[in-house]
Amino acid sequence: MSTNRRRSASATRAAILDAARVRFAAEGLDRVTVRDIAGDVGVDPAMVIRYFGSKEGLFAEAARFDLELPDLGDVPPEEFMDVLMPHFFSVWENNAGFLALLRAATTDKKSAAKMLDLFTEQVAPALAAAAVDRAPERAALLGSQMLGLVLSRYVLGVPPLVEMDRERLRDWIAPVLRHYLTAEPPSA
Amino acid sequence: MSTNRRRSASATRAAILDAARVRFAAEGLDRVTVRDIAGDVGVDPAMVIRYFGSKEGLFAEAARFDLELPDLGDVPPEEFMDVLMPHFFSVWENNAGFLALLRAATTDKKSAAKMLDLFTEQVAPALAAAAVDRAPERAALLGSQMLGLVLSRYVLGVPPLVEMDRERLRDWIAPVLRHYLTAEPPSA
DNA sequence: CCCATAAGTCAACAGCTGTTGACCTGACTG
DNA sequence: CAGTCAGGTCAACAGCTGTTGACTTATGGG
Repeated sequence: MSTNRRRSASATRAAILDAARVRFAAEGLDRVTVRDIAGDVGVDPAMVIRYFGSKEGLFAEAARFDLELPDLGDVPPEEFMDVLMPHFFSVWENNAGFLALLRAATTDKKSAAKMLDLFTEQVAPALAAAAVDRAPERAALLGSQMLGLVLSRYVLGVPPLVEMDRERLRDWIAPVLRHYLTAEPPSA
Repeated sequence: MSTNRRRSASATRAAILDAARVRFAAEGLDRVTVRDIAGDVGVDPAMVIRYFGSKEGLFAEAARFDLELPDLGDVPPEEFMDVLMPHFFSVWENNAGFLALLRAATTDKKSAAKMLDLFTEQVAPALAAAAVDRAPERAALLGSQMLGLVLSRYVLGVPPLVEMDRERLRDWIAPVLRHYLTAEPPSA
């Protein structure tokens, strides 16, 4: 029964950040209060401000993450999807920050801008090696399908998509991604 | 210069509803206040509550709409996309209610449920005539691409998608929709 | 053992929110 | 022309929000 009420500053900071990610991912930026997060950690709301400056600062940190997309330059084209799809699933299902950002991006301009950065600074370059030409256009189209899938499966919970297992989903989606990546673009 | 400050109740109600649709579509459910909407119409916030009961009631009405999807039973399969795509564009670009609902659906559970209803009660049945089998699964996949496109183009504003004209977008997307609608499903 | 200090609490603030009920007012009707 | 009543205003409420500064307490190093 040793009274372990005190912890190190960095541990508390990390606990707040974790709780924030979970909350923001599940309920969205506007519907989560500083008091909610502090409550989850068992700490006074003032600590949140102390460690992160503001709610906005906390969110910015909670929604920051790296897609760590593999370099497709080393991968033979016919294996692109075997590399890409598992990676996407892993990001969506293990990274609360991504869902948090997606939820916020529909109403918060800064989050929307951050989402765009993700595209132009991480997705587009990674796909540039795979796309035959017009990389930004192809990346945007591919991204739209990916975002729509995340939205439908993890945010809205569209039943057929929730029930479908990863393999079947991959088999449905992969030809589409291939299409966006390698198909001849529409005439002129 | 006759003082037309008074209008009919129904005219005021309609004006509030219009302003609400625009605001909700542009800023989302949580970031729009009753005072904002009332201000747009030039009316006291109390009127909003008088005519719609609550903010929630107003939103429910503002986000209610009909997709009016055509019956694909009469259309030969090779013309599906010629019928579907213009219809989708028309809904997205002339119907603020749809954007309002999409923005809200990422955080508001009732809105998410309403979005699901839209799928199961309007999209899936309309596509049932076009899909060879497994209509709900195919409709969900098709819907995910459509939602992703709306999100990317009209909400996030992904540059390549914003700049692309409707025809080119149709040419990119149509094969994908066809794939979801008619392709052999993944093995078992 | 003591005390400086890191870690945390507490109460309060100012602002905004949806919502309410009492009140006002202009126009039509008898 | 008086009075009714639909259409609209007004002030205020209670609750919640992010944020602040002053206070408290445990703990580890001298």
